[in-house]
Amino acid sequence: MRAPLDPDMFDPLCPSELMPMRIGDKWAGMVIRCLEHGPRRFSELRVPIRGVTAKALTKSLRGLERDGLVSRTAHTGRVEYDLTPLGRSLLHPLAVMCAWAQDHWEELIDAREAQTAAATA
Amino acid sequence: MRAPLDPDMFDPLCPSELMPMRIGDKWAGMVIRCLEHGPRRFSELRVPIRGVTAKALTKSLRGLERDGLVSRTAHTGRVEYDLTPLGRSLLHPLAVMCAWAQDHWEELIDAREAQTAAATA
DNA sequence: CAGTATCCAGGAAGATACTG
DNA sequence: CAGTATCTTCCTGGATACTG
Repeated sequence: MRAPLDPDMFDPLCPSELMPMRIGDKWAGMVIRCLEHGPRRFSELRVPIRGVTAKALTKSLRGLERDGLVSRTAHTGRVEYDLTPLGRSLLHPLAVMCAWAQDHWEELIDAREAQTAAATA
Repeated sequence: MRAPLDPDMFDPLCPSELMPMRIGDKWAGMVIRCLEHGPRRFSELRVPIRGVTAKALTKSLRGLERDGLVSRTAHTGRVEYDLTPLGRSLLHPLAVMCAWAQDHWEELIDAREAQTAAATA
């Protein structure tokens, strides 16, 4: 819960850009994973979700709020984001997606390379 | 296999626009479902996938091809698209996503309405 | 039939600067 | 700290017309 988020939890070595499945917008899946073990503050989220601007993260969070997946609570002097029960119910589909990615990542990469090779030839 | 695709299989009553999960781009999930029971031709796909322009469908198909999820075969005088084994392996995650949507659709709609009401007030 | 070509409008997202 | 405001660029995607 209170452990800080690992700055490398979305290391570029796991290039989610290539993922053919997605939850919400570009950042929403990462936000959900960050909230998996308890509430987090805005600037906490910015650490592992590298390269996200305040604007983009705000928009993603607003979208998740609008869909009832994430709650925003303003305490005195700080703001916390947390998963709602509905958001938490997404963890299972998300896990299935991640499992698929692990199982088929090689094939995915190979297919892309074959395609690139064919295009170059 | 040979049965024509139901033109209403993606009826607006199932507004996939609201779906917070997605496979590939805007149309890819629908393409995959269309190919579930066997190969289809370009213009067959355009029937249930309403409102897709040739350009958008082409782009979606090219993306799926590039990722090795769909194969394109030019027979004499016709072109057929089919799922590859890799593409077929996506059917399970896709089913999980659809099951989630069925289970939580009400909550999702309610959350949106509550949000809209709050914004209006 | 199965696309390609061209034009255009709207949204996504980065950079940067600023605020209660 | 938790954003908002502005500007700009990129990209998506729709409309339309055309082609082998």
